Amino acid sequence: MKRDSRLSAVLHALLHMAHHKGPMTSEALAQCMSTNPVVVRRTLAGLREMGIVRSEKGHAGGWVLARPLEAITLAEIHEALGEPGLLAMAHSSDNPQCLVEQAVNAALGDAFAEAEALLRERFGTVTLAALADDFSRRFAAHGHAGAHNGS
Amino acid sequence: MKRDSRLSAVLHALLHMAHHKGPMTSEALAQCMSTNPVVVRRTLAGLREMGIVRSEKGHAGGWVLARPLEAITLAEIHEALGEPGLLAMAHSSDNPQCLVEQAVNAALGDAFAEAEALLRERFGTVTLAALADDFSRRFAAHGHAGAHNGS
DNA sequence: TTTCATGTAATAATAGAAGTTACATGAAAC
DNA sequence: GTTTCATGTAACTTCTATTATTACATGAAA
Repeated sequence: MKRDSRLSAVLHALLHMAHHKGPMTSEALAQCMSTNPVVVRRTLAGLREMGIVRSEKGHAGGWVLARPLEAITLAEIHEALGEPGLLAMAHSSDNPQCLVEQAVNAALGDAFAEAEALLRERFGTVTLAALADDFSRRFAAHGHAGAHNGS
Repeated sequence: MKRDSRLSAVLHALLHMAHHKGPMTSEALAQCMSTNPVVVRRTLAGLREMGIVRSEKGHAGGWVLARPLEAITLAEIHEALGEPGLLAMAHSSDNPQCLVEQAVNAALGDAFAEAEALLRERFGTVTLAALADDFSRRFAAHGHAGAHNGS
């Protein structure tokens, strides 16, 4: 099962923006996330709609954070990505007539709902500021040279 | 992100086996799970290696449960399927040199690890017998006619 | 010895995400 | 104003992982 890496990719991009004076182009962000500028624009479009980032066209254009780091939670970012399912397994089928299926769904559904709720709760409490602080700590601990290789 | 439905499909198949006198063929199970006999054999091969089911060749051959329902947990079934990842999102990247990435991984990793632990714990306590009981209750509540449509 | 069922390798089809191309839009620089 | 730079977005291609299918070997019972 292939896992969705958009959330961590976006976090990566947002932290770069936070540490960057002035707008960053899709091109530059694409290099950070080792992907393609169009993909970056597509992904960040969702965040823009939620007022997390802003974009400007033309000369000196690009992407900037639209709010302070303290005011951005993982939950919002997840929502901006279209709330992709958090769990890798299907737990509700499209065949509710079958009682066997119903029993299976009920049993799995409870466990899955709990796990999802836990993740949502965590996502709601973690802000980008917390991530940035963590980064600063690591940066201080390991020294500055070669600490970031552009990925 | 496409979700893995093998777990619920297998549970569906095992409950059918439990309610069936004598072995069930891959063909019959494939119809239940609306898939293909070879896929059924491939999937159940893992369960057979763990002693959850047995298979017999030739006339009157097919698949039977190798243990009582009380002695089969969701955790074992999950393991028999190769322990597919439970979460849909990637939380640890293959680029640990980047400190930004590290901070992101650390933040997400904690939340994800907790959710996974919760699911594993639940999987360990739910037996097939519990699922079968739930099915019986539904069956009794809705009456027998047309209760199961072969899916 | 025929029939039925599994065991398994090899290949094809599918679906979903990601990447790419192409061009329109708009803002600043010259 | 027109050139340059950057985003906005649609259309299309590639990539990749899963699932489905085909083909044939193995083994057990009728």
